[in-house]
Amino acid sequence: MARPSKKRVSSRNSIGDKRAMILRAATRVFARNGYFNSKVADIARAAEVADGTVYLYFKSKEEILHSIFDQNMAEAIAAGGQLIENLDDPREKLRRIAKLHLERLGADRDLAVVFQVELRGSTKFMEEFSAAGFAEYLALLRRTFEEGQRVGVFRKELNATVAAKILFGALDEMATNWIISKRNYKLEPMADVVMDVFLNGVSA
Amino acid sequence: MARPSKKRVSSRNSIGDKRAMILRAATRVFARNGYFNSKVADIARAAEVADGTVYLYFKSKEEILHSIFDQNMAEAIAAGGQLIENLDDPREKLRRIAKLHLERLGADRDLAVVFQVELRGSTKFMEEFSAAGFAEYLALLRRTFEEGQRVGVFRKELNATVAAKILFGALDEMATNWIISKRNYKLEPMADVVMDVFLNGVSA
DNA sequence: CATGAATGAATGAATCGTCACTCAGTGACG
DNA sequence: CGTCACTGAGTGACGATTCATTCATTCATG
Repeated sequence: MARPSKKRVSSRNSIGDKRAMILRAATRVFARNGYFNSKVADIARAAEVADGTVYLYFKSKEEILHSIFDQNMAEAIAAGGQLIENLDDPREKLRRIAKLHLERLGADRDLAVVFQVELRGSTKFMEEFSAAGFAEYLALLRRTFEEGQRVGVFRKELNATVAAKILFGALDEMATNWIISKRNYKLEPMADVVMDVFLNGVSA
Repeated sequence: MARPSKKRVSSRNSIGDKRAMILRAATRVFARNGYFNSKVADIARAAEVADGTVYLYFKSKEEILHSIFDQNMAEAIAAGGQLIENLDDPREKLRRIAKLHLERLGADRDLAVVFQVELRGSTKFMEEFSAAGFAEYLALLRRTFEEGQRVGVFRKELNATVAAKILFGALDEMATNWIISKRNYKLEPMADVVMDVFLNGVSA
């Protein structure tokens, strides 16, 4: 049918990254309709491939969602690790992580929606995903906080796990609200306010 | 089939509250399987009524979810309002609200799952619901915070809306983590830690 | 080179199970 | 009897997944 231009598109940008195209398309579709309301056919159309092609790259619709999460979470954690490895002050480390957190989500609204909304939409996903990436991220925050306690900049009587959750929760809420909000503001600067309150609250 | 005892049950406790029974059953079913994986037939079975009966009380499956939210949110906000009306210190007001927040969720794990997980599972729901209840709840936190700024106990340079979000996000994360966690701890005491850090962070 | 056999990526119509919702009926009660 | 709350088998639509088929590409061969 409308196949004349397809070949060119194919050879220009998709040799080998058809999988990535499908992932990008799926992120968009999931973000707009929600995971359960998204048809595989919708994803295929958005990615400009046939329905069946999706199954050459992914075992199931669910695996697509998993892949979106896995890929981005791995990237984020790696980026976070790198970012803080030459820093000394734990407070500064946390500031950087927070900024990166909101920066990444703020840079791609569709991805943010999938992370803040769609991934939360089932206990099953929550448990699977939390086991994988969220837990690791929380652990990064916790370890950094503990380091701060050791160095003496954070109150020693606080439970580091809880402190990590407070920080994560606050950032998470910034992101969720940003998505829902109709107003159009930058997400990443919110990190400063959050860190101001948080660091003030936990400093020795 | 197993209908012998049904009539008695019916007349003992359900005259007029069959609707409530269905809501309670639905909360349990949604919490265990997720909204989209729950069949109306599951809810009916759990409520010990026929599939069709569900439709005598609710227009659709979606309306059941709405009703769960509306009812509980209204109750919570009312309870919160009452709780703080005779208090003066805005810090104490926030402490009480936070405690109530986690107390209510901690008292009913199924309800907590629906609130923390299922209700978040689609942008559509998020927007509808946020317009209604969440926004009102956030507004309650914000107004209380502003009061504290006026009285001079909270730092005046902080944006009250953001402060409210930080507090809400932190509490929300406590609840979400409590649900996911396999360990068995009390949710409500977490409010103290959160408020300790938060109040410390925002106090003038 | 030209040929055509082999490959496997890509297609999209068809399949098949699953549910939300309907409605014709049942029986309890006054 | 009439009413009415309730029942649950049936229906229609939908959508994830499959698979027979197409076709571009590669490459061994003459």
